[in-house]
Amino acid sequence: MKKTDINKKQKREALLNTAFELFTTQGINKTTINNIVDAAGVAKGTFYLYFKDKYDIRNKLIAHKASRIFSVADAALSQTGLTELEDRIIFLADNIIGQFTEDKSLLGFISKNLSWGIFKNELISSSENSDVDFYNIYKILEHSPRAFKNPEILLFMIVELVSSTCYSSILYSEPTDIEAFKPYLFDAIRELIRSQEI
Amino acid sequence: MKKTDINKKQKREALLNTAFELFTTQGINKTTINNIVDAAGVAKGTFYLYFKDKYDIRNKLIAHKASRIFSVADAALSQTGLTELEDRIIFLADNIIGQFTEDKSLLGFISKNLSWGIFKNELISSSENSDVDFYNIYKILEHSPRAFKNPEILLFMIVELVSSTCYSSILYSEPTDIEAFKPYLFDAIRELIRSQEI
Amino acid sequence: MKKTDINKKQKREALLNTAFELFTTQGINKTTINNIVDAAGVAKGTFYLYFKDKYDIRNKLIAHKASRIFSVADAALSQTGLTELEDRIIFLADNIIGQFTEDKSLLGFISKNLSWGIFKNELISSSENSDVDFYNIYKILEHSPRAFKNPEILLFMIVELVSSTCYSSILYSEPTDIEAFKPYLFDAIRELIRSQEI
Amino acid sequence: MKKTDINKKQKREALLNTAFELFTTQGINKTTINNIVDAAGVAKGTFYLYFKDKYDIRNKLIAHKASRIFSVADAALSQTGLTELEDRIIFLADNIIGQFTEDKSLLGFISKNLSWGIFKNELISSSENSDVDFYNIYKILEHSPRAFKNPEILLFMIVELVSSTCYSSILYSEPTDIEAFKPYLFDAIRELIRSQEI
DNA sequence: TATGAATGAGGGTTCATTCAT
DNA sequence: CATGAATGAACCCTCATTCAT
Repeated sequence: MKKTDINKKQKREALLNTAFELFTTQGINKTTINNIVDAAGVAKGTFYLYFKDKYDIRNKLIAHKASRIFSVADAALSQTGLTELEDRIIFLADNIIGQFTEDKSLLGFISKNLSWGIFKNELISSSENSDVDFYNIYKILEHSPRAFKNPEILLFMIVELVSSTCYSSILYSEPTDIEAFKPYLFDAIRELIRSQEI
Repeated sequence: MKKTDINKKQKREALLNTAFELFTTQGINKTTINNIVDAAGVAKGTFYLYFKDKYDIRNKLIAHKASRIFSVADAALSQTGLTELEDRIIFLADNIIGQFTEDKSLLGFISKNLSWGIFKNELISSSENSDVDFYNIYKILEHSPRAFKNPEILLFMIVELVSSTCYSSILYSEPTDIEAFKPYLFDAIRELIRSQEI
Repeated sequence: MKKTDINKKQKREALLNTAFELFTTQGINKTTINNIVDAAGVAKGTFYLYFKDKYDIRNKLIAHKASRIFSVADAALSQTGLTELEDRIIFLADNIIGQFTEDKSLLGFISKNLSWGIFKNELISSSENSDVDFYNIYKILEHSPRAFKNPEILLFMIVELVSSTCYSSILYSEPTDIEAFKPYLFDAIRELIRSQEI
Repeated sequence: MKKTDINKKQKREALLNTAFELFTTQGINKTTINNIVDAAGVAKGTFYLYFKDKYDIRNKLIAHKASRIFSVADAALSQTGLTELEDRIIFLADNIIGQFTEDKSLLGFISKNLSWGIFKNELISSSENSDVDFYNIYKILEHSPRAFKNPEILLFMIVELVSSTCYSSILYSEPTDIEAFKPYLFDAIRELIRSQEI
């Protein structure tokens, strides 16, 4: 790779990191392009060489951060010897919850954006995009020996239930803090899975 | 009531309606105070007689619209002869889903705002605020002859599951349209309730 | 006086007092008509029944406050048995300085407005305006047995020297506090008077 | 210097000149940023690249204009062979009065702002700020062979007497025009100096 | 590629003034 | 006389975007 190419990558990287930092600390609406380029130490015009506008960089950040989370969770799963479907799914949920608990600003940022829309998009584009490991997760359900009425809907409900409840529980401890909530949630997930089994 | 008071109420009403219309069609960020007052046919300064800023009117709209939805659902429930807990909860969910299906812009607006934060707040303040009927819903669980490990957490999970999945299903038919999704959802709710029963 | 007339006078009085309070605490520029009427407890429109605008009420306040100061000083002078011209003038200066030291906000308000312009205006209109006692002060010079090249210019220089230096000394203790400054000032005044004697 | 830097300097200069023109003709309160940028032929946002707000540009103008006046007077003094203290001070006063008489709008602008506060500030910062020549004036008193009770207070009284009386005399010919007033003023200054001599 | 000065539309907000009650 | 809701022009300021360098 040429020296200029390395430089380019660094600039882009700096903008992404700075934008994430600012988005999570002061919110997207209150973050200006000025803030981003100042903190990143590049000129204003440079921003527009890499991103269309503020929402472009936000979307790229969400996709990037979300896929990293799944990637990490999936890598951890493969280290375990878990074979049981329910155990595997709950391990993933627990791992992802753990990541969000560690980094609450990340949760606030992708918050409810990590819903089915993005999930599905990434799942579809996973073949072309080496970043993403959603597909592995999807395969867990499909390749399980157990049969489900509709694996996609089951996955959908689990993802939505987990992301939606954890948002409230981790960030605001409502209706209870995440550690107290986990047993209820994991019970519910197991029950959900069984309810959809044929 | 004096004539001027009626006039005031009308102005406020006009601003609320117009703001809702604009928020739901072009989003809050892209809606300006100018847009609102122009469409409402009042002077710019008049806006500030009734609301502090754009976010003040938004919050008042969310609370108002959300409480109406529960109110309608609760009224419909009392018309039925349903006694079984699961049936009553599913009736409420179905009714609310119906309202959102009828008025998708409303769903987009209060969207994921209708989550536990507001739900809980309203529930707490319901005694002083005649607008709100959340409390009735909460009582359904508490006064049921069946006993649950933690009624609040159970309600929390149901509300989050319903609001989160329906958002995607109604607005984007993802992963499937709402009518096809309902049976899965209602099954899941019944299972959730049972899983939390002592 | 009729009851309504008393009420009118009270409203006007309330507006004047409130305006003075606000002008001296937050400055004229930052004081709004709204502030004034709110604090005075009258309706907005009422302000315009008594004053043309913010600057009208300010001018009326300056004239009123300034004439009171001279009036007080002159009354105090007549209580003394002082006959010597220099003593009488310095007594007046001292008394006025004392009043300003007691009420610094008053000094800040009429501040450098208490200059020759207003002084002269009031002096001229003193015959028709029972409020004002400038004329008495002027007479001190004219009716003194000593003769001066130009009594008006002498008075002018004294007034300007006193008002200008005391502003700085009382409010900011620059270049020194008022008590330390007084001896220098009074010396200077005596010298000034002598220098203008024929 | 780069071309863009020259351009920047020109823009700043244009804004300062335009602002001064407008401040002196219509007053600061009635001058808007819009007025300034329109007259200067730059965009509104450009103003904020160079100045924080209206009061920032005003302060910069006062300091700049005031220091120029002293600078000019001091330069003229050094051209004369005057050695006598009183002569030197009166030369300075006369020169400054001359400048204000030539440019009455300038007097109206810095008007009574040219009082001890700014005078002292500038005097203190004169060592670091090559713009200002107040210090030279101060040295005149300190390095004179004659001794004074308190040179600073003496200077203070002279500055206040001159600035305060000339304001009225030059701008309003009150109580008389400046030419007629000068002899009285200069007499008074000489007497003031002598009165403070030990 | 990278810069950053310049732009100017349009944002939110204020507030003196009016006028129907 | 007194009110205060309504007005809307004008304010200050921001900031995404452009473009000459």
